Amino acid sequence: MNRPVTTIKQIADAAGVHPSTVSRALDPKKRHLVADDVARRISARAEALGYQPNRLAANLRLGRSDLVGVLLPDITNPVFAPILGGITEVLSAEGYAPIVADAGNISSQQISFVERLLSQRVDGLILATVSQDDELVGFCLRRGVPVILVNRSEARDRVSSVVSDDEMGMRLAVDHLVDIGHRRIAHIAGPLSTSTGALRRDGFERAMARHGLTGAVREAAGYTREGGALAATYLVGGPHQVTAIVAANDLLAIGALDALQERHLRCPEDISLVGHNDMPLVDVVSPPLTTVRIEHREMGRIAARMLIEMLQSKSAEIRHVVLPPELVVRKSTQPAA
Amino acid sequence: MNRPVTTIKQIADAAGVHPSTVSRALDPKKRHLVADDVARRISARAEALGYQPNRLAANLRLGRSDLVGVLLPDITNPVFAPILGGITEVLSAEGYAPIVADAGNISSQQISFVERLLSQRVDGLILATVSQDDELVGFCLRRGVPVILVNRSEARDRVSSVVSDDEMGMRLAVDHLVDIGHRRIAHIAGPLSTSTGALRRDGFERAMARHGLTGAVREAAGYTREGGALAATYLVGGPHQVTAIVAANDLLAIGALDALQERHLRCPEDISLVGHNDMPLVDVVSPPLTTVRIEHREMGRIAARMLIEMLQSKSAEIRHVVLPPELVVRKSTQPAA
DNA sequence: AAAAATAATGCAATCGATTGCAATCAGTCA
DNA sequence: TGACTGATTGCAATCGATTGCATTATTTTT
Repeated sequence: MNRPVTTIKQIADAAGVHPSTVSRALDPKKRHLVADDVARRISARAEALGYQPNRLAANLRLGRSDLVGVLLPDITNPVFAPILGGITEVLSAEGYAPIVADAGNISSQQISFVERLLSQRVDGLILATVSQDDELVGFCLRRGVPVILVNRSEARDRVSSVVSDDEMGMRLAVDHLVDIGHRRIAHIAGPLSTSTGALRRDGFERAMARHGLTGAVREAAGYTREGGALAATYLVGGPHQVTAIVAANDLLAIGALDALQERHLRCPEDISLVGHNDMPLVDVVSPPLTTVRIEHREMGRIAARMLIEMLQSKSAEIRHVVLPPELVVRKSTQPAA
Repeated sequence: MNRPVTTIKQIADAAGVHPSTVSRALDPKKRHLVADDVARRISARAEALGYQPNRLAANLRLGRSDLVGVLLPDITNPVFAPILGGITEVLSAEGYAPIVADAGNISSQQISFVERLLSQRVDGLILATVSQDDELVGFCLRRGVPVILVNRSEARDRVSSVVSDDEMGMRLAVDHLVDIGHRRIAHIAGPLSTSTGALRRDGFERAMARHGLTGAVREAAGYTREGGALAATYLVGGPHQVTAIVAANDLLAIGALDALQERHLRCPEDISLVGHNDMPLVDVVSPPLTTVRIEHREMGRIAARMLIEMLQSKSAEIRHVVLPPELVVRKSTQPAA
């Protein structure tokens, strides 16, 4: 900082009133307490002097910061841009500023980020980072920090969340493949320590069972393209003779495409492939990816709205919003031979 | 906020010392001013009470905020995730928290965002939003706000920036196409109000002139997929008989692919295509995109480092870092027929 | 005109951390 | 033991905005 900025005292001097009157005149909710001519004089001086309120000072007094921490596991994973877009849209509209932390997946590191955020006295946190039994969530709960989970949830019902319907999503994918004749369907699971990994794996198995089928499952090390490639390599190299793969997200599916290409297998002629999320550009990959669409931007908006409601109502009520998925059939799936 | 949090006074009471001694003991730079046994007693009490410094209070006193504003024109444009990743990485490592604003391209809206950030007393700003003669930059300069431009620069030499070598990038693209026999090469320009739009257009024309060629140019309305599609439709529908297109960025190129497909033109057989940026996933689009790679994450890191240096040295020296581009040949270009 | 009611304004304290300087303490030396 | 010096600690003010309550001014009522 260290820039000369105008204070309320300077405006008070210029307008010939007390600083408290300036404060009241410039606050829309207190404006009525000041005489019209005085308030006008104050506003004019404030504008002439380029007054910009110091939210640090006001918030110190008010016991708030108007800041919200947003933790992402990997900022460059394309699924997070629309989520973050929805979050920042709603927070900004309500007067909050989002501090973004690219927090990775290691809890000690995440906790370190959150400690920094707590020093800044963030009003609340939106976590996209959680595992099934999350240490960071425990840390936040112990400190009474308002928290909303987005995209992933915890196995325990400790905090509110907004997620997609993982079971329904997997059912859409499996049903689609079964409908076009596939029976030997495998699943690339995301990390089972995350709700999306575990629930989609469960959903896959449940959907398969509904058709009296079982399918091979391989957990990827992370929600990465490389993780998808390794898992796909395992699945197509095994005894399963799979004709189709359902991936837990689009990045895993792209990795699977890499692996198929490396083994000179064609998609969808040799192996059909379904992703999850409908992240940007999967419609122009080769082949255009059949996937399960989640409205991520809306997910981000809902998360931000839930946090704001929580802050304004002081309510501790725990809620879960589950977004419906939608199957988007493109060219990565075709009838089984 | 409104959560019971431990203050320095509580620690002072628990340790039987004055609050100022607590403050000194907990600050690594002042620790030597406190007796060892006293400091240890204070640290123990602070840890037992879960003390978390209130940076709002400290920063009010210090005249800083440890916050940095980062303005993006469109958070969902894939080029910005790696830039933002690099920015947040370096800022976090140096104790700053990045407030992210998805600020769009309208200056009045951007200024509104920045006013909010100035109220939060951000220590500086990193702007990825600028046009050639940017109103927001003027606004910041008038207020003495430290600013670094990233990805785009201004025509005027008012503030430091880190950008890519647009002229070299276009030269790589044009030379590659000319080398494989193309002579009728067109250019989809980004918005000419932005430095990337204008400099890449200029670079295109200069590179063409080096080969004694001229090329058709069409400006896209925005750096969007739709903008690219419209411009490509114009260029391939015109009298130019183009055999190749150089797009000002990858999103424009993807849009051009959409347009080609709609007109039943094949890429690269009918029209070769070169993008710019090498954003994530262009290697798996159909066809894998030939493009000019920019190290965006490094760009973000450099921008953050530059801002931090500016803040720590109080230097007003204006610097420009220009990153070298690299041609990445994939399958969207082939020899002219 | 005086009293009562209402409106407007100023005062002083608060929020929590930091720090220059004064006061006190501890150690050393003559 | 007293004087001197350096170390340690406490005091009081600061940062800038907010607000409960007291004071003052203005308006309304009797």
